[in-house]
Amino acid sequence: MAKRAVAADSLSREAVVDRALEIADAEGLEAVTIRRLGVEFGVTPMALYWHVKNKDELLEAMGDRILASITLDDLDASAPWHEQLGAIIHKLVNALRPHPTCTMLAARRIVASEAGIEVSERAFAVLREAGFSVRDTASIATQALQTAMMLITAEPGAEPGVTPEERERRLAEKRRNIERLPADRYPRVREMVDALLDCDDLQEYYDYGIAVFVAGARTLLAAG
Amino acid sequence: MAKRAVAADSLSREAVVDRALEIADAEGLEAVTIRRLGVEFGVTPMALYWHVKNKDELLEAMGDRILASITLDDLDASAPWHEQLGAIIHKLVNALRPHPTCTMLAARRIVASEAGIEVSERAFAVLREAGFSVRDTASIATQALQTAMMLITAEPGAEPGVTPEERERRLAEKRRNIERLPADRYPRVREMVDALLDCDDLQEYYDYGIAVFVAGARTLLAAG
DNA sequence: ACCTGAACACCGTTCAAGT
DNA sequence: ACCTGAACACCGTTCAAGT
Repeated sequence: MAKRAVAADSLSREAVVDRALEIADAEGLEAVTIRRLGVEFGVTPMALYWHVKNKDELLEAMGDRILASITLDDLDASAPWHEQLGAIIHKLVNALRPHPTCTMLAARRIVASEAGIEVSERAFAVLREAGFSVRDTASIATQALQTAMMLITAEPGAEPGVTPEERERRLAEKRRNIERLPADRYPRVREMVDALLDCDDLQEYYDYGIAVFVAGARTLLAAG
Repeated sequence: MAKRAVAADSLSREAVVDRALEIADAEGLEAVTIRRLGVEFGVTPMALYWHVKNKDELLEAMGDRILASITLDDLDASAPWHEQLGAIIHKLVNALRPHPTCTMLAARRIVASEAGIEVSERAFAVLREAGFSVRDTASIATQALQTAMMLITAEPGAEPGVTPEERERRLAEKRRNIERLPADRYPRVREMVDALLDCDDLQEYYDYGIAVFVAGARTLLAAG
């Protein structure tokens, strides 16, 4: 018999982090446990400790892995600074979208991991060369990167780490709750219900969100 | 002997949520457990289940409590819409700041709890009357409220739910990590180190962050 | 170098029973 | 109405031991 497919995910740090991300994507971050990973790899829980120091380190590695998927070399360094800033935020958004339940893990590693520092350096450079002070660059850059995270977690109708049926159930419940509200006290919330629970064009949602932030940064620079 | 002070925090849903918030503020959200609360009140863990359905419901109640601390009646309805929007974000920021480890709990309840809906309604009304479409109002408003949350979690030098000594230790470690970076590859990150790890004026930090967002919203409205 | 067995100190939660 | 006792099915983690 030839080498089994299983051999491909034999135990290794790489494979553990991969599997942990898959579990988080499918069932949510709370489904990621050392013991569960043991079962997945057909191994006792303690075997995992050979490959990761402890669970915290595993979570850090998951965040690092997401940030490491970002490539920056195709950024256009000759574009206007605000376009470059928008492009960086877009990169981050695209890296995070496949792993919405792990947004916080990536956020915590943005000035800690190698890949995160790379992104930060780029954002800082763009803003400094645009003319922002050190202090304002720090503010705008962290806010920019966190805006990417925020757009993911606030995505309308997203119920990450949950089966499609469960997602439908939760959205229907939210809708019922909103529609139960008295129309005289909460006319606007009721008017918003569709826009809040469902998004027909996610690309537009992200573009708009990023545009708001970038426009704000431009105004503040102009205002000095 | 008169009534003991202890009587004030005899077991009740109110008292449980209060104590849970105090524990989270002092030691982080992961220190909040049913069993720990049992110890705090001198009672078996199971006693808690009379007052809250389960731990999830407790976490929801904590988020609701934070949002409920916001008062909206002193908002100036005659001010320009962008000032009103900024004021709402400020209200949210001020409500969250005492409980930085619980930001996510409040975020999850913003369109679920009574108090959260109240804030949302106000934000929606301001934006609709300013002339934003339903879709754009939904985008801007959620982004506005999430921006408040984001500013809290991204606060420079904040290490919430940790003793002052532990905070110093962590910040020193972050500083060492950044200063170890090669100066030729990461000049900007190294230049930023003080601004990233420490903030001499938090009020300015929040004002600036909110100003960026509000300015962006104004530009997008003008651009149609 | 890599994994297991046994054990420890934790979790949240149910359910029948007490007062 | 409010709380306890006993029990269950989970966690993460250590450490000595196996191959």
